[in-house]
Amino acid sequence: MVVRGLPSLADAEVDRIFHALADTTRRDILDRVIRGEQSVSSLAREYPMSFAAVQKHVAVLQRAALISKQRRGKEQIVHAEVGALRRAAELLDRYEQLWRHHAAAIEQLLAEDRSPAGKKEGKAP
Amino acid sequence: MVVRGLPSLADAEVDRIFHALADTTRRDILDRVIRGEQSVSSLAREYPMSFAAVQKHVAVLQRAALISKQRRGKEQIVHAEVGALRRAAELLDRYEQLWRHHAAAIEQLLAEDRSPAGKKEGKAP
DNA sequence: TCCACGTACAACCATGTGGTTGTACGTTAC
DNA sequence: GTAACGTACAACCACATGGTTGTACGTGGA
Repeated sequence: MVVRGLPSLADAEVDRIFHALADTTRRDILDRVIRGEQSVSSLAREYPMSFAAVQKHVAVLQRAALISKQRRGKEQIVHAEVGALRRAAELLDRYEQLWRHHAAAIEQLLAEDRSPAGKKEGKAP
Repeated sequence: MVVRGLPSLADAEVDRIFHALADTTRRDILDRVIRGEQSVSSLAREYPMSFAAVQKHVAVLQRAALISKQRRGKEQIVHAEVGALRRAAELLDRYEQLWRHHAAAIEQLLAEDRSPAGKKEGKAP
């Protein structure tokens, strides 16, 4: 198991990151806090749902290490943590590279097939 | 709502892509089919779960447009679709750029703050 | 001091998710 | 034709998820 060939992150960690990103509200929260840190309550005011619901979304993002909270007075300030985001992006990039590598190999095989005369042509028996 | 400032993909589409990626088994399936297309049954043999369960995972990946199926004889051949993957990667990259842009702006503000004498210092009234 | 605000957390509910088993349908090999 | 294989799909189950409301706790300002 475990996405062989892509060493980096632990499975559960990746699960948490992508799960956190798989919700429009949470992506929007992330977007907002990247543009500037905000308190949980100021975030909550932006969405048509209860404060508790937004609190849960923030908790999901925090478990994924995409954000962190920091007390300031009576408010809890949310700010973005770019690390997890970067690692997720790197993972996707690696999938893409893998794809390109594979595509190139296929292309090569096809090319060899199309010119059966001159090349190494011999297959193992 | 809607991750303002990041135009591209429809929310539901992004939801589906990240949700599909938020599972170790599904990422592993994706990894395998990127390395070479396989039938659903040959994929199923790789995991300690029923054929039906693997079928469902494949369906989730297909709904996210990360893979597609193609009948070949009695088998259903799964192959990777790099498009959705690329768009997801681009979205993450844009979050990162946004972050860098924001970080740079903050840095700038701090710098201006630290040298209050010489600079443009004047704020709009 | 007291009140209002921001937060935390538990309980609850409907729905979705990941898994199972069972059954039915096509296609290929014999 | 029949058997075997690969697939599709429905029904079911346990549990997670995303939402609600209600209550309790800290903190800061009047």
